[in-house]
Amino acid sequence: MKTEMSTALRTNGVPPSAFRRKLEIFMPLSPAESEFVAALESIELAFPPGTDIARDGDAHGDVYVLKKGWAVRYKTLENGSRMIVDFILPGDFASPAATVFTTADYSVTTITQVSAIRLTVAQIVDIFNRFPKLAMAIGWFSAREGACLIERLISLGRRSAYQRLAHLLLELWQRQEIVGSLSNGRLVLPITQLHLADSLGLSAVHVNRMLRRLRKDSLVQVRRGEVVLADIEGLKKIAGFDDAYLHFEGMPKRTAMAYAAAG
Amino acid sequence: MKTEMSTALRTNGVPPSAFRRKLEIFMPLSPAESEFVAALESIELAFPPGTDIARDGDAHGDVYVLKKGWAVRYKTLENGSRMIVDFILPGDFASPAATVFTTADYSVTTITQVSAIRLTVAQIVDIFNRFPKLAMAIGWFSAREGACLIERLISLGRRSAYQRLAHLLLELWQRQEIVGSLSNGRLVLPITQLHLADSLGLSAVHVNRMLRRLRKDSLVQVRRGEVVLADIEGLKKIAGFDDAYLHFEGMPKRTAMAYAAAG
DNA sequence: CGTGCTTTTGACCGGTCTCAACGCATGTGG
DNA sequence: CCACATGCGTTGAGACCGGTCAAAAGCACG
Repeated sequence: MKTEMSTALRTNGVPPSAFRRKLEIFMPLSPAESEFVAALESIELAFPPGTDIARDGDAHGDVYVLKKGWAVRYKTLENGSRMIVDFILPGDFASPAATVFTTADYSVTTITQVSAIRLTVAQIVDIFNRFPKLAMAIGWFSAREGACLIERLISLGRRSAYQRLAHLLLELWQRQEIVGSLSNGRLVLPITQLHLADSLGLSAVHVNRMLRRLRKDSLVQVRRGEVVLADIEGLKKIAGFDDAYLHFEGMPKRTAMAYAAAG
Repeated sequence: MKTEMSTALRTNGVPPSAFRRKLEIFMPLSPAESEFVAALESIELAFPPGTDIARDGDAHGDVYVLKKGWAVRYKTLENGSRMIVDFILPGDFASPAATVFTTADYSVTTITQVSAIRLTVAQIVDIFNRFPKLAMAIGWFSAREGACLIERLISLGRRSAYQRLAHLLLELWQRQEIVGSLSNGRLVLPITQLHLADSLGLSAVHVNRMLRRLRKDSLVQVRRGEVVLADIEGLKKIAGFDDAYLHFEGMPKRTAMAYAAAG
């Protein structure tokens, strides 16, 4: 059995990283782009659980893209309460703004063991100078993240605790699926109920109650470190969940056409 | 009295637009970039109040940058409630994601009379291909918007209604100041209390009560269509407001150095 | 001077928080 | 193998923030 030349070139025999897989959802990579991305991915770092990758108020470091594991972006307020802004999954940027902002206005911590690709600012600048299409892909990453923030904002502003929790579970499940981490309704959740609470703007106690209610309504099953979404359609209906906002899709036709016209 | 040559070149005698002013906060424009931006700004459109610039679920149109007036980005849920995601002020993009997403997942409506610059997708692609530094500036715009979303998220998740309102007023005031609309504590607010409520995840009734409380505590004075922030320090203290997240600042040194190194 | 949108006010209700306690697993050191 | 500490999940009681409903008053605009 012969290996396809192009595949061998692209992947070097190993499955593509979450980062590459996401890039290829947005656009096909030219050989030059593909090679460049491979070079970017050559530096890989490992972080134990509970490591701070970035700290609120500090100068931004390099840019990291998660390869494996979970991290959270969060901020602690003066009164001591914590708000988790987003969960960072494989293929996500840890601090997308590091290239354009001088200081970080949130912290990033690993929850599990994490491995990540490191991109230097010089490499990002290089992308913008030499691979404008990849630069636009980075814009796409950032827009997707913004879309998630907007949807979270809608949850906190206009959905009940019960709905919010269902919505978050569905989102995390979908985002894991995009990146190829299993599943069919089986959601790996290496986080505590306090994480969920701080992300949903609720108390841990209330998250617990809502989780039990979801269980009682046979919408989910909760196990150690994982949740099984037993009735996905039911959850979607309750949460008003529509996965369109995740924009798990390619470059718009008219943008691709503009590129084609520009040559 | 002689006009400076460079200034005359940059502005053609008229004050720079909010868009250009913001760009120049991030980085100095080269003559070529400056000329290109001038060309971008040549097409200007006018929208009466209450016009939909984009609609939830529709295919994205062109990209608009506000020149004058106010608009809101919002979404209406199944249950009929509305969530305002952000206010769009002069110099802001109306739908930043239009180049990378096919369909919009929110609507944009003008509140006041609005004039806006229209950028076609082809022009954006042109920016990425020919002016990589401007492309990064667009990345900065988008990151700033993300930072505002994050701060709003923190408000909704972990701040009381009273704090949230104070925080929003301070943000709107600062954002107006950045763009050069006056002020010294005098905040032009062409919006209703219902707008504030839908933006803060509150009911209009409760916004009214909190506004009155702010007034009673001599922190603000409310007039028709404007709010005077009478005690800015007091408001900041209550809201836990720190303007760092607005990133009203230039390109980070190390990014500029990477550009210098690349030539 | 109606008409319609805002703002204002009051009474009541309910979702979510806080505080507090207890159970349960896991890990650690003696 | 036991004693203990620690962290997380679970449960209950009471308090409070903010929502809902309703009605009136103020203000623009035709």
